[in-house]
Amino acid sequence: MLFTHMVERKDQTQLTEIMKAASDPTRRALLTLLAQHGPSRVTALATHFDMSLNSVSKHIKVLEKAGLVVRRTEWREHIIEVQMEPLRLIDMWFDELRSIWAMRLEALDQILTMETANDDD
Amino acid sequence: MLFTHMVERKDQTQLTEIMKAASDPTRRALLTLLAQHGPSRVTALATHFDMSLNSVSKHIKVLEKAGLVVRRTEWREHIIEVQMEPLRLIDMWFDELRSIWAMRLEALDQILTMETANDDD
DNA sequence: CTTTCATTCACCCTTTTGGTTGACTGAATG
DNA sequence: CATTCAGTCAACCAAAAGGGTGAATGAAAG
Repeated sequence: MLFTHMVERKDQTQLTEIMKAASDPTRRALLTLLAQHGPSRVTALATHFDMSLNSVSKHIKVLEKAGLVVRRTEWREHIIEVQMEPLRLIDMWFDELRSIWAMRLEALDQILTMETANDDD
Repeated sequence: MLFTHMVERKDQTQLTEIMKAASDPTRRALLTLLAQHGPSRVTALATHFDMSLNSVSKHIKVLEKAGLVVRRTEWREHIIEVQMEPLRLIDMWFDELRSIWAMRLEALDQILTMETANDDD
């Protein structure tokens, strides 16, 4: 809690990759589908979208590189499974931002209180 | 908790905008600066980056459109202030995803238990 | 009244992104 | 052995993103 850099500089690249991956609506829909239906084949996922299998395949690769899904290749079939862990990194970044913000407000409050005390002299 | 669509379809566009805005490292750095130092002028923010004032200005506009900062224009000076609320929408989406995922696992568990019961017959 | 200052606006350029189509692979099936 | 099927790879394209520069604006200060 006291560290101002809980989310390390080296994590920033990864964080960017995860957030970029999750910021696309199609990819978020993919994650939702996977959460709902469990591990699924690429083709099965693709049926839900009004776009070519190829495009869906590319979206999956983006999610995979970000660690948001893993792939288990069972011969010609590729089984895709959602991974929740990477989202923690985003959560952590938010928490850090909010805590920095809260700390500043507390410090500000402290100063104001001191000034008020001064006024009493 | 029971609604499968706590984050409404109409929110998806907004969610995308917020996540896209927050997925850029420069913009995240801006948010951190604002959380640390409080409301700041555009020029003051720009000094922290190795890029033109114009580019920083553009990044700020992206954050502003996403609602992650607000601008108070005091004549030639524009005071930028961070807004934490929009992050809640991302939190909510994550929560929803995780709950969908958990629900599927629970249901799966239920089925497995029933099958085990069947085996006992 | 010219200069300065803080910032945006309007273009321009390059890279990335999201999508397409067409060919390739390699097991399984007729 | 030809075909189908699941999926990727490669090339291509349009649009968006991220960066830069050079005006323009408009109050304040000399």
